[in-house]
Amino acid sequence: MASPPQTARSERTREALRRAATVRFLAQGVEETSAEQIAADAGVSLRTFYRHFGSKHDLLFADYDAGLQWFRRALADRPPGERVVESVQAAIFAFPYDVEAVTQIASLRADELDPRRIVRHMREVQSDFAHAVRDHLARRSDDPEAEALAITVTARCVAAAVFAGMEVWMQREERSLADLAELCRTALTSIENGLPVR
Amino acid sequence: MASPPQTARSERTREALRRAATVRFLAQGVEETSAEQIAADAGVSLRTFYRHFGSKHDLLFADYDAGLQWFRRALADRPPGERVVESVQAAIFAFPYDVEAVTQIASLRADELDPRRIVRHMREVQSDFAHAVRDHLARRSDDPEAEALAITVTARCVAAAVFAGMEVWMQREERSLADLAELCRTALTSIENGLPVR
DNA sequence: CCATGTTTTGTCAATAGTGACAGAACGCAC
DNA sequence: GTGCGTTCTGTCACTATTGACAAAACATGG
Repeated sequence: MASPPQTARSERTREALRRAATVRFLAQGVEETSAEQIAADAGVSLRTFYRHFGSKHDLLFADYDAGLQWFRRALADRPPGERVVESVQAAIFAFPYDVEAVTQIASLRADELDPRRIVRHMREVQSDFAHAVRDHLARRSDDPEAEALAITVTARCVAAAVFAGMEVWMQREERSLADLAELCRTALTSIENGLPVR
Repeated sequence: MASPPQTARSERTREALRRAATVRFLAQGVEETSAEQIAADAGVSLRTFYRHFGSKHDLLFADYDAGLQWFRRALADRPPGERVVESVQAAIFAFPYDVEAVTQIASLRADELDPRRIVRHMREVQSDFAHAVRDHLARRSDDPEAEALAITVTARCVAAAVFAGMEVWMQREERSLADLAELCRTALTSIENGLPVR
């Protein structure tokens, strides 16, 4: 239901909602902000809010979604013969991280965010990520139909590896971006030639 | 919030809810049945309904959850030295499928179930599945702490492979249980020694 | 400017899902 | 059986989400 921007008008509405949400989230916390407040601040009806963002949390993670698009393009731009693992790694690490935003989100998460919702959203992100990789592989395959299983398996495993890295990172006491990168890199390369644990 | 059965009393309530839900789902369809109706039929309040089943759809997939417990036990019972892929495969295929129930669900799904909710639930199931495998691997590891990444990566990839098999199966015209088994088996063995697509 | 088809919003009315708090039911020691 | 701590339920109130339908805002050819 979270439709992509169609007209300039709707893009203005989305922007207004994003702004309003950011202000509220930072000022009073995510769970303490109601969708209704955001809609009111943005000067639109609650229903319109939900037309643009499937849920309150979609809005919180709006950047992730934008990032996904970026990721898809980055993947498409990788050289033809390159190994998937390489391509994915390159695409991830070339991402123009807004360190400040990441930090902000990380700190929010610790305190006031319902863990269940985060977990649910991370699963969704992983799923989208896997789809992106799958499409990338399919685009390069001579016969995507015939290779459907191999492609799907590979895509999902690549995504699984990256998010496994994240999971391990999240459970650590100290969490530096460098560590996260290292974990994801290790996870990815470790599956290319077989499962790390047999 | 979907707490496990604690007392005989609560188990009776759960059972009543399950029965009521099954009747309604079959009679008038899933999306056309409200949580309130189910609660009323079972003679409990709506709130109690949500205490036992996190959502209306958890109830629909209650069997899957029971299956997960079964799966965990089956994994634990596998011989110590066995390769993960073997153990998981054995555990999956030893499962006492209620073919009739599976068929019933499959037919429901096709028609009256909101695809988004199914997808969301499948993601959750995959996540639980991965956790089960992770715990299994951790139990067998000499030093789970040190191997955290390898274990997490492996567990998630194993789950990814199985569900990749399901995904491909779902997209087929003809869907036989034998095909599903074959796809999952192929998917699993294909990742043990490296990604099927590099 | 006007008529008309499309896109975006708003309104209305339900259902879904949760937190907080109080009462009821249960299990157990005495 | 009584007292008491634990578990399960009901009630209340509120936020989250969505479907259906109508009004408003836009874009466009004439």
